[in-house]
Amino acid sequence: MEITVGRLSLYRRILNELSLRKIAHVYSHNLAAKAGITAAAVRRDMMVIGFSGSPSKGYNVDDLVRHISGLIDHPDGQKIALIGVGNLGRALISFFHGHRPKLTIEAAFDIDEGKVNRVVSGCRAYPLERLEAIIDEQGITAAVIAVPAAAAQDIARRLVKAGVTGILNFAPVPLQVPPDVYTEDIDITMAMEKVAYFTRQHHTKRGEA
Amino acid sequence: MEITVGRLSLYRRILNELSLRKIAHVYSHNLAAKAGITAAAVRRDMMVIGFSGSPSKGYNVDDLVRHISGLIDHPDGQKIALIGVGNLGRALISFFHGHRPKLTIEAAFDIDEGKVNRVVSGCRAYPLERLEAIIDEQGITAAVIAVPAAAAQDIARRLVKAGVTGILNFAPVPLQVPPDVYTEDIDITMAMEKVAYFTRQHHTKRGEA
DNA sequence: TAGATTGTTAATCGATTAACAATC
DNA sequence: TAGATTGTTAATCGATTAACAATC
Repeated sequence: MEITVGRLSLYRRILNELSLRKIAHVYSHNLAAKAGITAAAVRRDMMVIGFSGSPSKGYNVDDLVRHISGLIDHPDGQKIALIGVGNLGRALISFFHGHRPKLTIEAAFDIDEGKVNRVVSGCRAYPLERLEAIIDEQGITAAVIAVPAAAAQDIARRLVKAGVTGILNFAPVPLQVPPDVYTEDIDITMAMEKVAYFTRQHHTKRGEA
Repeated sequence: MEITVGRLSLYRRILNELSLRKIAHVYSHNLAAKAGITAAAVRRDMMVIGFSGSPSKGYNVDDLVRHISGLIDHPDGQKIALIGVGNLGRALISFFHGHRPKLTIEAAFDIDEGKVNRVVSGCRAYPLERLEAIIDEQGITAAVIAVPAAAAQDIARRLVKAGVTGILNFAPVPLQVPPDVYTEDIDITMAMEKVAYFTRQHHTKRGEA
């Protein structure tokens, strides 16, 4: 199940798009082509999540969306804190605003006085001192780190201490966190350097998220 | 070699940090701990790239930085175009500005008149119509897509037609490109949904870039 | 020398793919 | 029915890890 979660998120997005276009059913090879993987992998994922299709019609789009949502969305929704209200932080806030109802950036934090105590795309920005208090008050369990590299590790430490158990890290440093805290690193420099390298090789391999 | 490129980029960043701290040598297990992998994997990577250490001192930090740079940097530098000068685009421009001398965002493009014909963190922003002309003039080979999902596929098509062979895609849609074009997707929604999911499981697995 | 680390092969692990009987 | 697709097992593939002789 672990490895599948990322793909489920991708499937759901593709399926939502199909649903909007009033497409009721999809075959494994259709979904595979759109997701950039093989039909066998799609069928295996369906098996893993216990979802069945029909050999004549394929998979029901809306049912599958609901099935995936039941697995990956928290029924009551989850609140996220964002640390660092720079360009990247603001991009993330506006990107998530109204995007995934079950997953909301509930509070943003910054060390810069000029960026706080106001509302950015529907999200309240607070001074960094209030991090622990607001995480606790609001019952926030996950956080996004969008601060400079030098500040990231200390923010991570504070987040973990305040009870956060999942971190999405955009700072270009691998975070040191206890083993029970899940971290996902989005390393933009690495991604860019990979692209630069493979641009020079005429390579065929497609990247993944 | 393919899989290693991402890790080489990470190693180099860690090594640069060590170099600044005047640390001349590093053992595989030191580097492994900082990179979040095993010592065996580090030694294997060193073998793959043909770099030797000494059993008494470990690997020479500065030599290794140079060795990695020789492999992954283009000797003459590479120019990158960025499409979409929103919050995310601006974050990327300022992040890369002066960051990697061999890898520069040379030109930015946007459809919005208000965002173009000016300089953002040292990068000139042009109207989208001039995309093909400037890619050609400047000899740009790679591009970053930071536009809304709906516009991404058409931008990708134009980039490929203009001769770009590597794309870093931040739009939440898998791009359809010819097999000789390398694409790397950074899927923020997927990453966030993974974090949200694994935050609920008390899972130990650490994510990767 | 004794002790630790490197370099490298072999074993392990896990994910992806191929194949095909069951199904519509 | 004939034809295509699903569901699932077995085979393949590739990357990671363990192990250990060679080395400093």
